[in-house]
Amino acid sequence: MSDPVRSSDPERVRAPNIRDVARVAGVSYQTVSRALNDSPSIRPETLARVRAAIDELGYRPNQAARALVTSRSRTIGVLSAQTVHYGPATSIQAIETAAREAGYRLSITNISSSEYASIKAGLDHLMAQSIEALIVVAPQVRVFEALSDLQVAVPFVTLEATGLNSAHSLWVDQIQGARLATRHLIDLGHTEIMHISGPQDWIEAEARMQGFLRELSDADLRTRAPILGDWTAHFGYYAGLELLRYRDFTAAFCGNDQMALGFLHACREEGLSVPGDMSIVGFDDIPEAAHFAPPLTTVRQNFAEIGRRAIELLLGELRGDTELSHAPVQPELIVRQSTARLV
Amino acid sequence: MSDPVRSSDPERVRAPNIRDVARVAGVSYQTVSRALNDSPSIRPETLARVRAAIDELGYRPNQAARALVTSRSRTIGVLSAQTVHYGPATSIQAIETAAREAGYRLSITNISSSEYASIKAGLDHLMAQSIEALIVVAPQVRVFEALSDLQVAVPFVTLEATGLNSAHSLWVDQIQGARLATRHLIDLGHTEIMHISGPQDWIEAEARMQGFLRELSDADLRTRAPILGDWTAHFGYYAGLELLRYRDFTAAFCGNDQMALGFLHACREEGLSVPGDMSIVGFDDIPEAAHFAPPLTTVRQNFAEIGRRAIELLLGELRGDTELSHAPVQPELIVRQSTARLV
DNA sequence: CGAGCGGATGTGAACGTACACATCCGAGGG
DNA sequence: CCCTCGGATGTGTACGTTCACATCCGCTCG
Repeated sequence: MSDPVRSSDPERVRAPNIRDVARVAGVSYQTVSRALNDSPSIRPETLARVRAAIDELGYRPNQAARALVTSRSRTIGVLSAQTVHYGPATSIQAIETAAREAGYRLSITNISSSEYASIKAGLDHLMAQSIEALIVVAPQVRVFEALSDLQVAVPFVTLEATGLNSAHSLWVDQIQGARLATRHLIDLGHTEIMHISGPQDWIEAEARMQGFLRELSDADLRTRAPILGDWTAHFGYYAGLELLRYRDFTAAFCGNDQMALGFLHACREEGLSVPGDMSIVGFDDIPEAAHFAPPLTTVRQNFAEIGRRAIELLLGELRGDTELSHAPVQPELIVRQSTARLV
Repeated sequence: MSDPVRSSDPERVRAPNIRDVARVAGVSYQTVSRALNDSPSIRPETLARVRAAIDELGYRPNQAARALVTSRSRTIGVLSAQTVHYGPATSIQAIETAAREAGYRLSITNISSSEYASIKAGLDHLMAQSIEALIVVAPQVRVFEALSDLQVAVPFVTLEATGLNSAHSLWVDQIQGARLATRHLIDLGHTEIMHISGPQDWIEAEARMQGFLRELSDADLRTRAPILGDWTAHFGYYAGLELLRYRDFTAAFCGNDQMALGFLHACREEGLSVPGDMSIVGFDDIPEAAHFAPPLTTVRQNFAEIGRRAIELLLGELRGDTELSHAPVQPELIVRQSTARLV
């Protein structure tokens, strides 16, 4: 009955506005506005009166009105795929925290598939909210087409690099990470190394594969066609069962930790000892990786760091700052017990 | 130079508004408004002209102006913890999709700790955006205090039940799930069963523990004090190492799959065979659980279903529908290879 | 002692839309 | 043949805020 929101009688209780506050504080509405935007030219005494009135009424500034008059939505859009995965989820969490601290809202949109239509729909939904900036998490190749087709006119950053778009990218150096992983296996004496990759329309998958291939070719080792997976443990498992029918390799570099987990499972079922008979390296260092059987050697990415820096970069750009660092974040090889010297 | 957003000259290119569209279409702005809100009383021919003008100008309705005049933000708030985890992340993804399809935006806020201040800050941030409804994902006990303290005056749903708030809850029956898991172990002949629980200020952890204790007491088995963990694989591992110093139990029910993974790791290190020497049950059925060593027996929850239903429920409430189902979603026991009959 | 100045505060307008109401027009009925 | 009616369209206004400018006051300086 005293519910101010759901009551529907004509005498509906209106939320207090700036003029109500002004009346209570005995000042003009403009003074209240100044108090809200901490203008320098307001007497401390007046400020205190306004603050008291705000508390008394439980006043909250109306963000829609603000956005309308300033034409600034204070919203940052996030276009993401696979938010369920550890990496994107961690980055998004860091993005959210950083954005909130800076007084920005976040609007997150998931794309269900990597098809152009799906990407475009997601982007449309975000643009309709007049976002001030855009972050693309875990981008697919086609995202870039959509970005230029739709003439996205706001500053944006993708959390992966294509090389083509380095001015808009911020990334963990995936190629370097893949090289670290591959070199680790080579250093252990492995020469026949398999790569189970992520889907090829994912930029990260592509980069990891490239790093893998380059390192092999630098070491003059035979390269074999990578298997194209879908990031899931299930895929790693079934691919492993299939691959292990021909035991013509002694090490595998998996595109992420989940696929490595599945592959580990396949090895176990086929009676292969890891790392005795087979060395395995993953990618991401999800928190669970340290507890796999055996604990997984993998490449750690600092997802949170990337998220924070994305916001930093965009806010800088909105402020007009220039020359902010796009330097890639370096990944780190974490050696555990799933890799061993080839005997 | 032709960038309509970042240009800062006085002749700044303004985004087209409803009046611009009206002028091009040769109608009044109100007619454009009608076209946008598909009013019945507009001639098809006129509608077509307006549509053409909209396309020509690349017009997009200004949501801030709409929100201001209708005093409807079309935003649903999500308060969440642990968005990085599979369960909450899956629910949120489903929520986002359902909300978008219904024309709503989502505003997600993470709380970093379960302290009251943190919860209140998150809730404040959401309320400041004049959200129309609220979903609390993975709620802590203190959320309810905050909800009533802040007099949250919008429809809300928590994705877990306390029993106290069933009118605002939508949940997987955690107690039932925990009973299923515990009964499974009892049926296998185990009588000394350990429980590694989640943090006690989490409603889900509390519910799972209750289910565990009730099932034990129904079977007239000795209950032992559960270990209070933090959901992580690390905790499961270290707790396992500690607990296994006294091998006075033959089965463990872990509060989630991650802790089960860590416990599995500890068993392996202590030379215990699972399920030979120790049976283990997890909770959640994360996609990786099927590939643990051994594949984990666990309780599956339909996180996506819960997310979808949350939106359905709230939109119904906003529409004024009544009597929508709050019936709990039933969890399902998935028996894999981490449990066996006690010999 | 008055002009000028600057800090504090007030007034008018604008942002882009939807709602309430007014107007217009042609068709149909008395 | 005029009146009425209803569908289609137009006009005024309000939503809550900020920006640009106006005003007021007391003080300093020449």
